Amino acid sequence: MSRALRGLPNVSPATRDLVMATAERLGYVASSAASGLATGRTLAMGVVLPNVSRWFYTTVLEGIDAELRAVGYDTILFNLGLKGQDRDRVFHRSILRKRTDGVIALCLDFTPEERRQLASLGHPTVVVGGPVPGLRHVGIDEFGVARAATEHLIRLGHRRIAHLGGDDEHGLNKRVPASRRRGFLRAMGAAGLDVPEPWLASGGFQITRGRDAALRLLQEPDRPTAVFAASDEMAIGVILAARELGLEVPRDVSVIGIDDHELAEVFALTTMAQDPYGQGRLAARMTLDELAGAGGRASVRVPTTLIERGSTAAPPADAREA
Amino acid sequence: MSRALRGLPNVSPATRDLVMATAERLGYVASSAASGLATGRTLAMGVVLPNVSRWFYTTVLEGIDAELRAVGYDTILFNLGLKGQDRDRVFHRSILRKRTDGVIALCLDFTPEERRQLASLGHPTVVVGGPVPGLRHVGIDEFGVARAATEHLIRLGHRRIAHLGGDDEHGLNKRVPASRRRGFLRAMGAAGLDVPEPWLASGGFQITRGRDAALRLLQEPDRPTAVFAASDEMAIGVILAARELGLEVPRDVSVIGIDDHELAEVFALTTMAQDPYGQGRLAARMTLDELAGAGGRASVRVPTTLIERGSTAAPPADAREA
DNA sequence: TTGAAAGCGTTACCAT
DNA sequence: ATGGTAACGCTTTCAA
Repeated sequence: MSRALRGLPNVSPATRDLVMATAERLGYVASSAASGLATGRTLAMGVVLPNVSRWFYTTVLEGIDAELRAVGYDTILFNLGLKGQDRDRVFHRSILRKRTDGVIALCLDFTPEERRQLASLGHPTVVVGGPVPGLRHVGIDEFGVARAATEHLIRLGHRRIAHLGGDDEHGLNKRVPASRRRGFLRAMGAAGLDVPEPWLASGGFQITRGRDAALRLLQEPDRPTAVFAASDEMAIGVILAARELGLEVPRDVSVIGIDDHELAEVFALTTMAQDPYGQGRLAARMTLDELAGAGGRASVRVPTTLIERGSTAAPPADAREA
Repeated sequence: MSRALRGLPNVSPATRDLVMATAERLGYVASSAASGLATGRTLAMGVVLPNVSRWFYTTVLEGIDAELRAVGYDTILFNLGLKGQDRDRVFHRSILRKRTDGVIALCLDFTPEERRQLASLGHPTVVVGGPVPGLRHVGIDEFGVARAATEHLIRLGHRRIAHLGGDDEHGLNKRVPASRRRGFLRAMGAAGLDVPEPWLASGGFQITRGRDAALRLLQEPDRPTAVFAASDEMAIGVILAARELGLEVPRDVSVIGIDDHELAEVFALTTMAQDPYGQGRLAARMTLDELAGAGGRASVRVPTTLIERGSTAAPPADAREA
């Protein structure tokens, strides 16, 4: 009997024990489809993301899943795929099929149509890492974190600073790379520093592409003395490129990133730490709370901290005159 | 009407169009719980894995999901969690709840009890990356790939070779690191080469831990001239450690790994390539095929290839005499 | 405290 | 080609 298994009241201890024991012996476990139909609760949450290959997404995912798992919720992956070809089909066939009680979306940009569809589902939706109009959101101050990183370099005495940013990838939230670039430019502008056009490079948030871009940047005769990369992965790419060119970090070039990636310590990378795992947990908690009727908490902006390791220092004396 | 929406025969074109149009206008999408109840098909597959943080798992997952997505299947994450505390609960509450039509398990070791439970579910189960008795399996020849990697080093003239392997992590498939170690030892033995005890180090399949272990290994006065790491991540850790110690790869020390990790190229890492993405796709396909009644195909052993990049070379002349 | 019955939203089968 | 209806396996409500 259902009441006994689920620990509801009004069941005698004897009956409960009997039922439990029998269920155990038979290996009985309630079917989720049937109970979902009856209760309207699936005990599953959907996570919409562009891929499970990049550190940020998997780390957030790990946080979401940990929080959900702890309360008996399952995580369903709505991977839109890198090329985004299946995007429509994923939306219709999966997300809208009421397979989940709520949705957490990572760094995505939704079309008005998609937003309408999500809303029509009428279940809690939270966005992580890049605000979407009309949806609750947990993330960092993208503009501020970039400005702070840049100011750190300026404070050290750098004047020739390049920025390695992300691309506008189709379907991904364009606000993130854009806000970081604006934060960088604002800090530079406030310090009266110029940024030559080629010093606004882009590295797609990846180590390899960051390295490629840095290889170009650091081979110029008048190379920058510091690089602000919009993610640690790209910053690591810069460090790798510098080494390949025989440059020493931070003696010849300073590098700062954003994230506090798991490899940041190995590379002694100075970075603006954010906490994607925690953001994932928080987003899951917000979704669960809203589901429990706790009236949607507002969006949350989580803090970032400067972690100084060994990749930033004052520029070489000769560069300081320049 | 259900028939029209699903494109079944015996529906007039006119009726179909009408139904489709109306559904579209109302934003109607069939509920998965109800249709799952009625058909016994959930159109979802479960993926059991230890975490979504390591490259191998996420790459396999990406492959699985791509294949499933293409046929309208959803992927449900059964993340056992690094510490494995929720393992039992995940098993009971999620996997056994008949939320999926099949299960794909990654690199896990199952207790006899867990295997019994999986079997009792009576739905297709495929294992990737480490055989489990009684379950169909896709993976590489773990023993052979390690032997081949080691033989490559021996062929180059190395005689002092260390092995950086994985740990026995609780709940993870112990056969993988064990087979690779045996493959290494077999190759060494066949060449009449000795392996001092401390040269069988362990780096937990991670860059950082691989680096730590290599730091110890390469600081010995009589250090090895080559290291065979059981994964590219650890091999990259070795390269990083070597650089920190002022050693040049491959001049001072050769390094070979297993995987063909996305960073292998950046580090010019010679490696035994496997294809986790392809393995994921294949595992998904096998599960789908079995579901379609195609009578479980047998286990599949996928090939590996030696990719020579720049991290292996003949040992220095003075070492060759030793 | 327990048993019985209705209903959840589909699909599949059987009439029509 | 179409409409009606039982059945899927659970939860919930109501009666006993």
